[in-house]
Amino acid sequence: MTEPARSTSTAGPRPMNDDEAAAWQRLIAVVELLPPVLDAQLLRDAKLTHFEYMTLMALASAPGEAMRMTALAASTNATLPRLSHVVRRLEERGLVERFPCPEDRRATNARITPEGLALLDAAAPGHHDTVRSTVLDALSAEQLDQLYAIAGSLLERLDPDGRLTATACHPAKALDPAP
Amino acid sequence: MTEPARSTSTAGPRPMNDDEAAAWQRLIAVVELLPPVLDAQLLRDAKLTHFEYMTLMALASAPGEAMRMTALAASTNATLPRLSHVVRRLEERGLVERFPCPEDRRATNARITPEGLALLDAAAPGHHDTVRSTVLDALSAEQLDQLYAIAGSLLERLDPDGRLTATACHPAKALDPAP
DNA sequence: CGGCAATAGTTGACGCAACAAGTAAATGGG
DNA sequence: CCCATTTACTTGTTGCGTCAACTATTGCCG
Repeated sequence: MTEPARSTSTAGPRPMNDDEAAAWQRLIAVVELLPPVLDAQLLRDAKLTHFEYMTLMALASAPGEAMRMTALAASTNATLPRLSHVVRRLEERGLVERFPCPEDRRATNARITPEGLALLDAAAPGHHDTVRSTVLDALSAEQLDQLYAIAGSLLERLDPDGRLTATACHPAKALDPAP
Repeated sequence: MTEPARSTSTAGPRPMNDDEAAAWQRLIAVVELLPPVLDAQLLRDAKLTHFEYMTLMALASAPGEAMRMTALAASTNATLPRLSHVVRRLEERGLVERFPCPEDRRATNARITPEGLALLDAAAPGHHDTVRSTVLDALSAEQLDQLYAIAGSLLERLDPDGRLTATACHPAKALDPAP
């Protein structure tokens, strides 16, 4: 019996039991392995990283197909410097364009171009195929619901403001089934 | 094109229904948000990335507290060049040491030093605390089981050889099913 | 036993993300 | 109305991971 030193100092709770350690280990493995799979397919087929794909998707689904840099950064979980570099590279490829925000001259708007939309259309089927074959097809309908709930619980802590989950679908309503 | 055309892979199986899209979106959010949280805590408290932490943990739990580079790379999901760089940096900090493998003079063994073990001991409580507060405490016992099963299903596709999940727990049983 | 392919690992160059500092415009207080 | 502060974004530097190339050793096959 390892006596958990739940003394006064760091309040360190026991070093995980077997169930917890096993689930944690698997979660870490998924978190390490999934992004490279997504990047590899998108880079191969559309010369886009998954982050660039998400950025273009966010723009494509925005009203006017344009967003302010800060809003785009929030919805893609990027720092502003990171987004600035990414958008510059996308602009150099003609996939987005930047123009000053008329209402606030400090701000910059990014808009997806027809070429960007075309690339997105071309990339979407292959990406969906990858998502299906690596994730969705591996889960039962029940597990899909469970995953939704589990990830929701985790995001309450990882993303309390719901920046990542809210904007991409509906601007206003988030999670509450409130009337 | 490289896809074995067992189904109409280019014909794009429907673009995900709402349930699938919602679960996928949340999974992506977790996958994006979790690693930075782990890295931030470990970098702050032990000047270690989460990958370096896993590397040291793998060594600490290996017989003789040493492993060959290739085996270590497999169990941490690293390419050999990446691991080589990481181990060099850890060696410069005195946390591991490298020595030639006596049996195969091409090979290099990495061993964790007492300093490395001490750092691991010092870092573990804080790390466990982070894992608890960001993940484990957010889930019910039932959800933990579900997560274990879901991640297991995904890993069958992401990691068919079980490289990431196998070694850390059971040292021996890798290739041979019982005689 | 000579030679050629395969294996194990290291090294250097390039790309991307994080951090820090800088610019420019909007706010706010005296 | 002016100057300080905050906000919005860009730019340069550093560090890490990947890719490609290289060295060294082993194993194989005639």
